[in-house]
Amino acid sequence: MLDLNIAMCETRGMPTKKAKADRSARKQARPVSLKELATHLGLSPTTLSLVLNDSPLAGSIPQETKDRIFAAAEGFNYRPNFLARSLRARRSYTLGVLVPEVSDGYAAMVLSGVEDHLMQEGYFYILASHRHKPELIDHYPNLFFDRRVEGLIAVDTQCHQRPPLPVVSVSGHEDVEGITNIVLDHDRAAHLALEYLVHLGHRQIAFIKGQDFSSDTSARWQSISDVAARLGIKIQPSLVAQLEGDSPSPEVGYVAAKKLLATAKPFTALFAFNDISAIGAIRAFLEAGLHVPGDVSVIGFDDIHAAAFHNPALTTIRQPLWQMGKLAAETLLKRISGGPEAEYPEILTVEPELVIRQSTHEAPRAVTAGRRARKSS
Amino acid sequence: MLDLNIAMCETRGMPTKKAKADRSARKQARPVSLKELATHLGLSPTTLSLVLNDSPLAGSIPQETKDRIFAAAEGFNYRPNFLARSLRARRSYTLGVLVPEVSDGYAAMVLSGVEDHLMQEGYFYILASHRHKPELIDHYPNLFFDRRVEGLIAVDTQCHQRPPLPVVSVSGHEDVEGITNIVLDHDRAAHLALEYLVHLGHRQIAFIKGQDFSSDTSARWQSISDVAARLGIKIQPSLVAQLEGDSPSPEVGYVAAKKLLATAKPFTALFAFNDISAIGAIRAFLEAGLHVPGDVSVIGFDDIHAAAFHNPALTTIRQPLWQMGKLAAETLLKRISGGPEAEYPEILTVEPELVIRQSTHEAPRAVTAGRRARKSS
DNA sequence: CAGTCCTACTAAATCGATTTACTAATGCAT
DNA sequence: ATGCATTAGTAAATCGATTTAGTAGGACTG
Repeated sequence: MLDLNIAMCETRGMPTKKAKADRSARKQARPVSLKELATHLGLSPTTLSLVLNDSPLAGSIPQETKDRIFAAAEGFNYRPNFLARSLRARRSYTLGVLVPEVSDGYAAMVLSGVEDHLMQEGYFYILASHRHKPELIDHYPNLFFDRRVEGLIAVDTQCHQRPPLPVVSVSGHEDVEGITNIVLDHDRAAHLALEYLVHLGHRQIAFIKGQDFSSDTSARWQSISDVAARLGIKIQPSLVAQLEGDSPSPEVGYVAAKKLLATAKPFTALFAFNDISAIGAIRAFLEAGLHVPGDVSVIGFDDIHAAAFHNPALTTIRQPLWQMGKLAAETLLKRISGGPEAEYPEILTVEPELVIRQSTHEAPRAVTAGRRARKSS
Repeated sequence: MLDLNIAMCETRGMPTKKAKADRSARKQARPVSLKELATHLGLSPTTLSLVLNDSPLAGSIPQETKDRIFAAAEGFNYRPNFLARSLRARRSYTLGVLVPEVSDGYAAMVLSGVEDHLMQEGYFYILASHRHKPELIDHYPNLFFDRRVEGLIAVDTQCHQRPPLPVVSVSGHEDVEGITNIVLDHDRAAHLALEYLVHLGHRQIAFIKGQDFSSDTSARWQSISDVAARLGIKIQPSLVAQLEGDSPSPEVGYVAAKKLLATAKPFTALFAFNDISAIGAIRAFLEAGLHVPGDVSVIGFDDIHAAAFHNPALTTIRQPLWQMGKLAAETLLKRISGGPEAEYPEILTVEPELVIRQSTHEAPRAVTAGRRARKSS
């Protein structure tokens, strides 16, 4: 056990004071409708709509009337009902976003990029986390469709069926018609990491693969295998561990690293599936009496906020997550405005970057992780 | 500079292949309406609506007709248009959630709790991050209202005006009519942390306050001051630093800790505003040649995922963030279903918990942070 | 055999805005 | 005095579902 202080947090909901809602202040709760405003002005809703939307058909309306309308709209704080508008225009200006989990750092970064772009364009999104449950992965898109989203962004989530709407998938990897995939250049990522490790003198390299449900897992592993072969590195099957379980905490990496240590095969470096698992692995190494990077070098993946400030600061392959989110939003809006017949890109590739910090070092001469681990256990 | 590898990530959007949308497959894009279904069955939309919604008024409809309707709905994959329904029923089953920033770990945890409860109840939410910009804090709620959200959850965000809708604020602290505040018991939190430090023998305790925009800052500081007085601890003004800037990274804590070290006042412990800043502070201490917890003990706040896996593992005051999110959602839905006249709690308090890990230790006898820092600088 | 009840439905209004297709009144030219 | 254009608007349909207030026709009752 890593943390013995796991206890239930007592959530005591004790209403300290009660407040009686004030009827008169509440009265104005319901906003005015166009019709009400029109009646008040002695005009028809049509006229108001034309003027307020600055339609070319309002050309014949004299400025004086327009001013009256604007003044009244202002005065009554008129705000058009978005639902009514959406229904009529068949445009919801809303997207659905499906993520495995909000609180894991990865999805949040992507979301941040998505949001920044959508806000600019007057779009909102509704968000759902499926937590890797297949029934939710199937169910949520339907709920999104019911709410008339105009498109879907799927983050690290596999969609199998051809969707009835434009879909952009971030790290999706499945070749489904109608879906644009935004993916990292995994070959380049593997190359950056492995070449750097080799350059530091590492030959016995251990790996932590992602969970099977993570859509990056197989593509990234394929790239690693290819690049390793090209660089003349042998991947020892016993030095490959896999993340298990869907916790978004470093614990899964800790467990995987323990397994690697247990095989007693020596290694001088670890390439982890992501920063979170790298952090867990470092914990496992420290507990085994191994120094990072003195005895084992560790490279993470993603470059989440925590990576730079971990101790030791994590060397990692940065994914431009924010940009991937933004690109996803841009691409999806472009597809939406293009209409269903429009052409769309099937794959958009973004480039990784090697960020060298303190968790990697030249390979030690003699002492390797496996041997030390055996000694200390 | 902490991390020299800050470089722009090149986002190369290169469409590798283009796909021509398939017209025939797209045809069925628009879903059937109730009216179309009714025409197809030779019945009126009314009848279908009654039957499909299992209205008591459908009592007189023979089972055979009902079955025909159900079969057709199934066959044509009929799904009622949520917008139309919302417009008519004046219910959107949607909330607005306003957070400072999705990607900081704190908001994401709260969101996770919010979402878990909302999904159960058939609600969705739209999300906006204001990034502490006052104009956005004022603007986004209006956009939410336009979209007819039924209520608002504000996370770590001050609302000043009386809202026209039920609002639940997580760590809001402002006493505004119409808003339910969900707050941590900060007195208890301060007590847990300070008593523990005193128990370990610490007397010279440094503090990092939160940014002024963070709504927890003043309440928490007030509690710390009160509890310190009660415990007979003198808070040295020169041992109080404040976070500055709105970056969600540990950097702000690093800067604050540097300032503390620069004052050359000795201290043996630090109580940081949150885990993120504690992690930054630890980095500053390490760089100054101070050992954590040997020379300085550090207590964080929140217990984000990263806390347990930092090196050293962070002792912290856990906020039940997930529960706070869930409680916010529960409370808001309760208020919504109660109607505008209903009573509602003004404050709900949740309890913190001290999580002891490796970043705290008994106070050193002679060497204190300030002195060592002076020496090493 | 008129009145009432029941069955199996339906017409029309509604939610709130947009949009198409008008109209009534005036001015101007012929 | 008639025709035509322009001005200043409005009525009604529409988006898609829900809901209120019916109705047509048959069975049953007194």
